[in-house]
Amino acid sequence: MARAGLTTERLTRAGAELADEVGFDQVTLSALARRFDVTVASLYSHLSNSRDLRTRIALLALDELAVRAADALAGRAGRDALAALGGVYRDYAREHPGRWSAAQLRLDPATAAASAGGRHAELTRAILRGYHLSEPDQTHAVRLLGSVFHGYVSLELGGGFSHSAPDTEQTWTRVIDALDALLRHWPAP
Amino acid sequence: MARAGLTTERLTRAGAELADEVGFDQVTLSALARRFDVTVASLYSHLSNSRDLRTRIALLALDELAVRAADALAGRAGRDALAALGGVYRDYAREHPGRWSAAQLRLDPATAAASAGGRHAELTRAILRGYHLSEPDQTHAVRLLGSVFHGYVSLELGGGFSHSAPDTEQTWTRVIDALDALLRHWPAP
DNA sequence: TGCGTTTGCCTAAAGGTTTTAGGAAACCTA
DNA sequence: TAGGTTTCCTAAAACCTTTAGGCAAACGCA
Repeated sequence: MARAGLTTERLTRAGAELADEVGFDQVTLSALARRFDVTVASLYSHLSNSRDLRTRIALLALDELAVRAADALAGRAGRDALAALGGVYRDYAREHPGRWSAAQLRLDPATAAASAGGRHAELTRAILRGYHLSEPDQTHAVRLLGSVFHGYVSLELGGGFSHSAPDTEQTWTRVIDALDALLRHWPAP
Repeated sequence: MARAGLTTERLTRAGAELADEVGFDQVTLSALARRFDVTVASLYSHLSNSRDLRTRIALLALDELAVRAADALAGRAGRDALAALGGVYRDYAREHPGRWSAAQLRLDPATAAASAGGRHAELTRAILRGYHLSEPDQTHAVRLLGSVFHGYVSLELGGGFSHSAPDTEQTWTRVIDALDALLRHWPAP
Protein backbone atom coordinates (compact mmCIF):
# COMPACT_ATOMS: atom_id res chain seq x y z
CA MET A 1 0.00 0.00 0.00
CA ALA A 2 1.39 3.36 -1.03
CA ARG A 3 2.33 5.78 1.72
CA ALA A 4 0.37 8.93 2.14
CA GLY A 5 3.38 11.07 2.98
CA LEU A 6 2.06 12.28 6.27
CA THR A 7 4.11 14.67 8.33
CA THR A 8 3.56 16.51 11.56
CA GLU A 9 3.95 19.67 9.51
CA ARG A 10 1.47 18.73 6.84
CA LEU A 11 -1.02 17.51 9.39
CA THR A 12 -0.74 20.72 11.36
CA ARG A 13 -1.25 22.84 8.28
CA ALA A 14 -4.20 20.76 7.16
CA GLY A 15 -5.60 21.00 10.67
CA ALA A 16 -5.36 24.78 10.47
CA GLU A 17 -7.23 24.79 7.16
CA LEU A 18 -9.82 22.51 8.65
CA ALA A 19 -10.19 24.87 11.59
CA ASP A 20 -10.84 27.79 9.26
CA GLU A 21 -13.43 25.80 7.38
CA VAL A 22 -15.40 24.15 10.15
CA GLY A 23 -14.32 25.92 13.32
CA PHE A 24 -11.48 25.16 15.68
CA ASP A 25 -13.52 23.08 18.08
CA GLN A 26 -14.71 20.90 15.22
CA VAL A 27 -11.16 19.95 14.39
CA THR A 28 -10.96 16.25 14.97
CA LEU A 29 -8.46 13.54 14.23
CA SER A 30 -11.18 11.70 12.36
CA ALA A 31 -11.84 14.62 10.06
CA LEU A 32 -8.15 15.08 9.52
CA ALA A 33 -7.66 11.40 8.67
CA ARG A 34 -10.57 11.60 6.23
CA ARG A 35 -8.91 14.55 4.54
CA PHE A 36 -5.78 12.49 3.90
CA ASP A 37 -7.72 9.34 3.11
CA VAL A 38 -5.98 7.53 5.88
CA THR A 39 -7.11 5.74 9.02
CA VAL A 40 -7.18 7.64 12.27
CA ALA A 41 -4.61 5.40 13.90
CA SER A 42 -2.08 6.40 11.27
CA LEU A 43 -2.05 9.92 12.61
CA TYR A 44 -0.61 8.73 15.90
CA SER A 45 2.79 8.22 14.30
CA HIS A 46 2.98 11.98 13.82
CA LEU A 47 0.83 13.41 16.62
CA SER A 48 0.78 12.19 20.17
CA ASN A 49 -2.94 12.87 20.56
CA SER A 50 -5.69 15.22 19.58
CA ARG A 51 -4.65 17.83 22.13
CA ASP A 52 -1.23 17.78 20.51
CA LEU A 53 -2.78 18.63 17.17
CA ARG A 54 -4.72 21.53 18.62
CA THR A 55 -1.64 22.86 20.37
CA ARG A 56 0.35 22.72 17.16
CA ILE A 57 -2.35 24.60 15.29
CA ALA A 58 -2.32 27.24 18.02
CA LEU A 59 1.45 27.61 17.78
CA LEU A 60 1.23 27.85 14.01
CA ALA A 61 -1.32 30.63 14.29
CA LEU A 62 0.70 32.54 16.88
CA ASP A 63 3.75 32.28 14.66
CA GLU A 64 1.96 33.38 11.51
CA LEU A 65 0.56 36.32 13.40
CA ALA A 66 3.96 37.34 14.70
CA VAL A 67 5.44 37.15 11.21
CA ARG A 68 2.70 39.30 9.77
CA ALA A 69 2.99 41.75 12.62
CA ALA A 70 6.74 42.14 12.25
CA ASP A 71 6.23 42.67 8.55
CA ALA A 72 3.52 45.27 9.02
CA LEU A 73 5.47 47.23 11.61
CA ALA A 74 8.60 47.61 9.50
CA GLY A 75 9.19 51.29 8.93
CA ARG A 76 6.16 52.49 10.84
CA ALA A 77 5.82 54.42 14.07
CA GLY A 78 3.23 56.15 16.18
CA ARG A 79 -0.42 56.02 15.17
CA ASP A 80 0.61 54.44 11.92
CA ALA A 81 2.24 51.52 13.68
CA LEU A 82 -0.69 51.17 16.04
CA ALA A 83 -3.12 50.89 13.15
CA ALA A 84 -0.83 48.45 11.36
CA LEU A 85 -0.50 46.09 14.30
CA GLY A 86 -4.20 46.14 15.10
CA GLY A 87 -4.99 45.68 11.44
CA VAL A 88 -2.86 42.55 11.34
CA TYR A 89 -4.84 40.93 14.12
CA ARG A 90 -8.14 42.04 12.69
CA ASP A 91 -7.42 40.88 9.17
CA TYR A 92 -5.96 37.61 10.32
CA ALA A 93 -9.02 36.84 12.41
CA ARG A 94 -11.29 37.52 9.46
CA GLU A 95 -9.20 35.53 7.01
CA HIS A 96 -8.57 32.68 9.41
CA PRO A 97 -11.26 32.51 12.06
CA GLY A 98 -10.37 28.96 13.01
CA ARG A 99 -6.70 29.78 13.45
CA TRP A 100 -7.69 32.85 15.45
CA SER A 101 -9.69 30.66 17.82
CA ALA A 102 -6.74 28.33 18.00
CA ALA A 103 -4.49 31.19 19.03
CA GLN A 104 -6.72 31.70 22.10
CA LEU A 105 -6.09 28.16 23.31
CA ARG A 106 -4.76 28.04 26.85
CA LEU A 107 -1.23 26.68 26.60
CA ASP A 108 0.61 25.19 29.50
CA PRO A 109 3.37 27.51 30.76
CA ALA A 110 6.24 25.63 29.13
CA THR A 111 4.59 25.58 25.72
CA ALA A 112 3.50 29.18 26.06
CA ALA A 113 7.05 30.22 26.85
CA ALA A 114 8.27 28.52 23.69
CA SER A 115 5.54 30.09 21.58
CA ALA A 116 5.58 33.28 19.58
CA GLY A 117 3.66 34.97 22.39
CA GLY A 118 6.76 36.75 23.60
CA ARG A 119 7.39 38.14 20.12
CA HIS A 120 3.96 39.71 20.16
CA ALA A 121 4.71 41.52 23.39
CA GLU A 122 8.05 42.58 21.97
CA LEU A 123 6.47 44.02 18.86
CA THR A 124 3.97 45.95 20.91
CA ARG A 125 6.81 47.24 23.03
CA ALA A 126 8.59 48.41 19.91
CA ILE A 127 5.63 50.60 19.02
CA LEU A 128 5.68 52.14 22.46
CA ARG A 129 9.24 53.31 22.02
CA GLY A 130 7.76 56.03 19.86
CA TYR A 131 5.68 57.24 22.76
CA HIS A 132 8.47 57.61 25.27
CA LEU A 133 6.93 55.71 28.14
CA SER A 134 9.24 54.42 30.84
CA GLU A 135 8.81 51.36 33.01
CA PRO A 136 6.56 50.25 34.54
CA ASP A 137 4.15 52.29 32.43
CA GLN A 138 5.47 50.71 29.27
CA THR A 139 4.46 47.28 30.52
CA HIS A 140 1.07 48.56 31.58
CA ALA A 141 0.61 49.98 28.11
CA VAL A 142 1.72 46.75 26.44
CA ARG A 143 -0.94 44.93 28.39
CA LEU A 144 -3.56 47.53 27.61
CA LEU A 145 -2.86 47.38 23.90
CA GLY A 146 -2.91 43.61 23.97
CA SER A 147 -6.25 43.71 25.74
CA VAL A 148 -7.80 46.15 23.31
CA PHE A 149 -6.66 44.34 20.19
CA HIS A 150 -7.53 40.94 21.51
CA GLY A 151 -10.86 42.06 22.90
CA TYR A 152 -11.89 44.11 19.93
CA VAL A 153 -11.15 41.43 17.40
CA SER A 154 -12.86 38.73 19.42
CA LEU A 155 -15.98 40.78 20.03
CA GLU A 156 -16.20 41.95 16.43
CA LEU A 157 -15.70 38.46 15.09
CA GLY A 158 -18.24 37.05 17.52
CA GLY A 159 -20.85 39.47 16.30
CA GLY A 160 -20.82 41.46 19.52
CA PHE A 161 -20.88 44.73 17.59
CA SER A 162 -23.43 43.86 14.97
CA HIS A 163 -27.01 45.05 14.78
CA SER A 164 -26.05 48.57 15.67
CA ALA A 165 -24.89 51.68 13.87
CA PRO A 166 -22.33 53.07 13.36
CA ASP A 167 -20.40 50.45 11.46
CA THR A 168 -17.37 48.86 12.99
CA GLU A 169 -15.01 50.40 10.47
CA GLN A 170 -15.61 53.84 11.92
CA THR A 171 -15.27 52.55 15.43
CA TRP A 172 -12.00 50.90 14.55
CA THR A 173 -10.34 54.09 13.31
CA ARG A 174 -11.67 56.01 16.29
CA VAL A 175 -10.33 53.38 18.66
CA ILE A 176 -6.90 53.71 17.08
CA ASP A 177 -7.17 57.48 17.38
CA ALA A 178 -8.11 57.12 21.02
CA LEU A 179 -5.21 54.79 21.79
CA ASP A 180 -2.81 57.08 20.03
CA ALA A 181 -4.07 60.06 22.02
CA LEU A 182 -3.92 58.08 25.22
CA LEU A 183 -0.34 57.00 24.68
CA ARG A 184 0.72 60.50 23.79
CA HIS A 185 -0.82 61.77 27.00
CA TRP A 186 -0.37 58.82 29.29
CA PRO A 187 -1.67 59.86 32.71
CA ALA A 188 0.63 60.01 35.70
CA PRO A 189 -0.35 57.72 38.61
CA MET B 1 -38.09 3.99 40.61
CA ALA B 2 -37.97 7.32 42.36
CA ARG B 3 -37.69 10.38 40.20
CA ALA B 4 -34.57 12.43 40.31
CA GLY B 5 -36.35 15.76 40.07
CA LEU B 6 -34.51 16.93 36.99
CA THR B 7 -35.31 20.32 35.57
CA THR B 8 -33.88 22.38 32.76
CA GLU B 9 -33.02 24.93 35.43
CA ARG B 10 -31.28 22.51 37.73
CA LEU B 11 -29.40 20.90 34.88
CA THR B 12 -28.22 24.26 33.63
CA ARG B 13 -27.01 25.28 37.07
CA ALA B 14 -25.25 21.98 37.58
CA GLY B 15 -23.74 22.35 34.13
CA ALA B 16 -22.37 25.74 35.12
CA GLU B 17 -20.81 24.28 38.27
CA LEU B 18 -19.35 21.50 36.20
CA ALA B 19 -17.90 24.05 33.81
CA ASP B 20 -16.19 25.86 36.66
CA GLU B 21 -14.74 22.62 37.94
CA VAL B 22 -13.52 20.92 34.78
CA GLY B 23 -13.63 23.64 32.11
CA PHE B 24 -16.42 24.64 29.79
CA ASP B 25 -15.34 22.45 26.92
CA GLN B 26 -15.27 19.42 29.19
CA VAL B 27 -18.95 19.89 29.99
CA THR B 28 -20.64 16.80 28.68
CA LEU B 29 -24.07 15.29 28.96
CA SER B 30 -22.48 12.13 30.29
CA ALA B 31 -20.76 13.97 33.11
CA LEU B 32 -23.96 15.82 33.91
CA ALA B 33 -25.98 12.60 34.01
CA ARG B 34 -23.37 11.05 36.27
CA ARG B 35 -23.71 14.00 38.61
CA PHE B 36 -27.43 13.35 38.98
CA ASP B 37 -27.02 9.59 39.01
CA VAL B 38 -29.25 9.28 36.01
CA THR B 39 -28.84 7.89 32.51
CA VAL B 40 -27.82 10.21 29.74
CA ALA B 41 -31.01 9.63 27.78
CA SER B 42 -33.02 11.05 30.67
CA LEU B 43 -31.50 14.45 30.09
CA TYR B 44 -33.13 14.67 26.69
CA SER B 45 -36.49 15.29 28.32
CA HIS B 46 -35.14 18.61 29.55
CA LEU B 47 -32.48 19.56 27.03
CA SER B 48 -32.76 19.20 23.30
CA ASN B 49 -29.08 18.32 22.90
CA SER B 50 -25.65 19.07 24.23
CA ARG B 51 -25.39 22.33 22.31
CA ASP B 52 -28.59 23.37 24.05
CA LEU B 53 -26.98 22.78 27.42
CA ARG B 54 -23.95 24.84 26.51
CA THR B 55 -26.11 27.66 25.24
CA ARG B 56 -28.12 27.72 28.46
CA ILE B 57 -24.96 27.85 30.54
CA ALA B 58 -23.78 30.77 28.43
CA LEU B 59 -27.06 32.61 28.93
CA LEU B 60 -26.92 31.94 32.64
CA ALA B 61 -23.43 33.40 32.83
CA LEU B 62 -24.36 36.49 30.81
CA ASP B 63 -27.32 37.04 33.06
CA GLU B 64 -25.38 36.60 36.29
CA LEU B 65 -22.79 39.02 34.99
CA ALA B 66 -25.42 41.61 34.11
CA VAL B 67 -26.99 41.33 37.55
CA ARG B 68 -23.66 41.77 39.28
CA ALA B 69 -22.77 44.67 37.02
CA ALA B 70 -26.04 46.49 37.65
CA ASP B 71 -25.52 45.98 41.34
CA ALA B 72 -21.98 47.24 41.31
CA LEU B 73 -22.80 50.34 39.29
CA ALA B 74 -25.58 51.52 41.56
CA GLY B 75 -24.61 54.89 42.96
CA ARG B 76 -21.28 55.11 41.19
CA ALA B 77 -20.02 57.36 38.42
CA GLY B 78 -16.84 58.26 36.61
CA ARG B 79 -13.64 56.41 37.40
CA ASP B 80 -15.37 54.75 40.30
CA ALA B 81 -17.99 53.22 38.03
CA LEU B 82 -15.36 52.20 35.52
CA ALA B 83 -13.40 50.33 38.16
CA ALA B 84 -16.57 48.73 39.49
CA LEU B 85 -17.72 47.41 36.14
CA GLY B 86 -14.32 46.11 35.19
CA GLY B 87 -13.96 44.57 38.61
CA VAL B 88 -17.18 42.67 38.16
CA TYR B 89 -15.92 41.00 35.00
CA ARG B 90 -12.54 40.32 36.47
CA ASP B 91 -13.84 38.84 39.69
CA TYR B 92 -16.48 36.79 37.94
CA ALA B 93 -13.93 35.29 35.59
CA ARG B 94 -11.73 34.31 38.50
CA GLU B 95 -14.54 32.90 40.58
CA HIS B 96 -16.20 31.16 37.67
CA PRO B 97 -13.72 30.45 34.89
CA GLY B 98 -15.98 27.90 33.27
CA ARG B 99 -18.94 30.24 33.19
CA TRP B 100 -16.68 32.98 31.84
CA SER B 101 -15.67 30.69 28.97
CA ALA B 102 -19.33 29.90 28.45
CA ALA B 103 -20.13 33.59 28.16
CA GLN B 104 -17.76 33.76 25.17
CA LEU B 105 -19.74 31.15 23.26
CA ARG B 106 -20.86 32.34 19.85
CA LEU B 107 -24.63 32.56 20.00
CA ASP B 108 -26.82 32.63 16.94
CA PRO B 109 -28.27 36.11 16.35
CA ALA B 110 -31.74 35.30 17.69
CA THR B 111 -30.41 33.84 20.92
CA ALA B 112 -27.90 36.64 21.30
CA ALA B 113 -30.66 39.21 20.92
CA ALA B 114 -32.63 37.55 23.70
CA SER B 115 -29.58 37.32 25.93
CA ALA B 116 -28.37 39.74 28.57
CA GLY B 117 -25.80 41.02 26.07
CA GLY B 118 -27.82 44.15 25.44
CA ARG B 119 -27.95 44.90 29.15
CA HIS B 120 -24.17 44.88 29.29
CA ALA B 121 -23.94 47.47 26.55
CA GLU B 122 -26.60 49.50 28.32
CA LEU B 123 -24.71 49.45 31.60
CA THR B 124 -21.54 50.57 29.88
CA ARG B 125 -23.49 53.34 28.21
CA ALA B 126 -24.75 54.44 31.58
CA ILE B 127 -21.19 54.96 32.79
CA LEU B 128 -20.44 57.07 29.75
CA ARG B 129 -23.21 59.49 30.58
CA GLY B 130 -20.87 60.81 33.22
CA TYR B 131 -18.32 61.64 30.54
CA HIS B 132 -20.61 63.64 28.29
CA LEU B 133 -19.85 61.94 25.01
CA SER B 134 -22.35 62.36 22.21
CA GLU B 135 -23.14 59.93 19.44
CA PRO B 136 -21.49 58.33 17.61
CA ASP B 137 -18.55 58.71 19.99
CA GLN B 138 -20.55 57.16 22.78
CA THR B 139 -21.00 53.96 20.80
CA HIS B 140 -17.33 53.93 19.88
CA ALA B 141 -16.48 54.26 23.55
CA VAL B 142 -18.91 51.50 24.53
CA ARG B 143 -17.15 49.20 22.12
CA LEU B 144 -13.73 50.25 23.31
CA LEU B 145 -14.60 49.61 26.94
CA GLY B 146 -16.13 46.27 26.06
CA SER B 147 -12.96 45.36 24.19
CA VAL B 148 -10.65 46.36 27.02
CA PHE B 149 -12.59 44.56 29.72
CA HIS B 150 -13.15 41.47 27.67
CA GLY B 151 -9.59 41.38 26.39
CA TYR B 152 -7.93 42.13 29.69
CA VAL B 153 -9.85 39.51 31.60
CA SER B 154 -9.32 36.86 28.96
CA LEU B 155 -5.61 37.51 28.68
CA GLU B 156 -5.09 37.67 32.42
CA LEU B 157 -7.06 34.49 33.00
CA GLY B 158 -5.24 32.74 30.18
CA GLY B 159 -1.91 33.54 31.76
CA GLY B 160 -0.95 36.01 29.07
CA PHE B 161 0.36 38.45 31.66
CA SER B 162 2.19 36.05 33.90
CA HIS B 163 5.93 35.58 34.20
CA SER B 164 6.55 39.29 34.12
CA ALA B 165 6.68 42.13 36.59
CA PRO B 166 4.93 44.32 37.50
CA ASP B 167 2.02 42.39 38.91
CA THR B 168 -1.34 42.56 37.20
CA GLU B 169 -2.95 44.38 40.12
CA GLN B 170 -0.92 47.46 39.42
CA THR B 171 -1.58 47.24 35.72
CA TRP B 172 -5.27 46.95 36.39
CA THR B 173 -5.53 50.19 38.33
CA ARG B 174 -3.36 51.99 35.79
CA VAL B 175 -5.57 50.71 32.97
CA ILE B 176 -8.61 52.08 34.75
CA ASP B 177 -6.79 55.37 35.24
CA ALA B 178 -5.93 55.43 31.57
CA LEU B 179 -9.48 54.73 30.45
CA ASP B 180 -10.80 57.40 32.77
CA ALA B 181 -8.34 59.92 31.41
CA LEU B 182 -9.13 58.92 27.86
CA LEU B 183 -12.85 59.32 28.33
CA ARG B 184 -12.41 62.70 30.00
CA HIS B 185 -10.35 63.88 27.06
CA TRP B 186 -11.87 61.94 24.22
CA PRO B 187 -10.08 63.04 21.03
CA ALA B 188 -12.00 64.75 18.25
CA PRO B 189 -11.93 62.93 14.87
C1' DT C 1 -60.63 8.06 45.94
C1' DG C 2 -60.24 6.12 41.59
C1' DC C 3 -59.03 6.51 36.58
C1' DG C 4 -57.00 8.26 32.56
C1' DT C 5 -53.38 11.11 30.93
C1' DT C 6 -49.09 13.16 31.04
C1' DT C 7 -44.44 13.14 32.19
C1' DG C 8 -39.97 11.41 33.79
C1' DC C 9 -36.81 8.18 33.58
C1' DC C 10 -35.48 3.72 31.76
C1' DT C 11 -33.35 0.06 28.35
C1' DA C 12 -31.60 -0.65 23.86
C1' DA C 13 -29.15 0.47 19.96
C1' DA C 14 -26.59 2.96 16.40
C1' DG C 15 -23.00 6.12 15.10
C1' DG C 16 -18.97 9.07 15.91
C1' DT C 17 -14.31 10.20 18.24
C1' DT C 18 -10.08 8.88 20.84
C1' DT C 19 -6.52 5.90 22.00
C1' DT C 20 -3.61 1.67 22.34
C1' DA C 21 -1.63 -2.77 20.64
C1' DG C 22 0.39 -5.32 17.35
C1' DG C 23 1.44 -6.57 12.37
C1' DA C 24 2.94 -5.98 7.51
C1' DA C 25 4.59 -3.40 3.82
C1' DA C 26 7.58 0.38 2.26
C1' DC C 27 11.75 2.98 2.77
C1' DC C 28 16.67 3.85 3.93
C1' DT C 29 21.30 2.59 4.60
C1' DA C 30 25.31 0.06 4.72
C1' DT D 1 20.47 -6.76 -0.99
C1' DA D 2 19.85 -7.64 4.06
C1' DG D 3 18.59 -5.29 8.32
C1' DG D 4 16.53 -2.03 10.73
C1' DT D 5 13.33 1.70 10.96
C1' DT D 6 9.34 4.09 9.73
C1' DT D 7 4.69 4.34 7.97
C1' DC D 8 0.42 2.87 7.75
C1' DC D 9 -2.90 -0.83 8.64
C1' DT D 10 -6.52 -3.89 11.29
C1' DA D 11 -8.64 -4.71 15.64
C1' DA D 12 -10.55 -3.52 19.80
C1' DA D 13 -11.90 -0.95 23.92
C1' DA D 14 -13.70 3.18 25.99
C1' DC D 15 -16.43 7.23 25.91
C1' DC D 16 -19.91 10.67 24.12
C1' DT D 17 -24.29 11.82 21.52
C1' DT D 18 -28.72 10.96 19.90
C1' DT D 19 -33.08 8.53 18.85
C1' DA D 20 -36.83 5.05 19.67
C1' DG D 21 -39.86 2.82 22.41
C1' DG D 22 -41.62 1.28 27.08
C1' DC D 23 -43.13 1.32 31.93
C1' DA D 24 -44.34 3.37 36.07
C1' DA D 25 -44.85 7.40 38.91
C1' DA D 26 -47.10 11.76 39.33
C1' DC D 27 -50.80 14.74 38.11
C1' DG D 28 -55.60 16.32 37.13
C1' DC D 29 -60.22 15.73 37.39
C1' DA D 30 -64.64 13.73 38.49
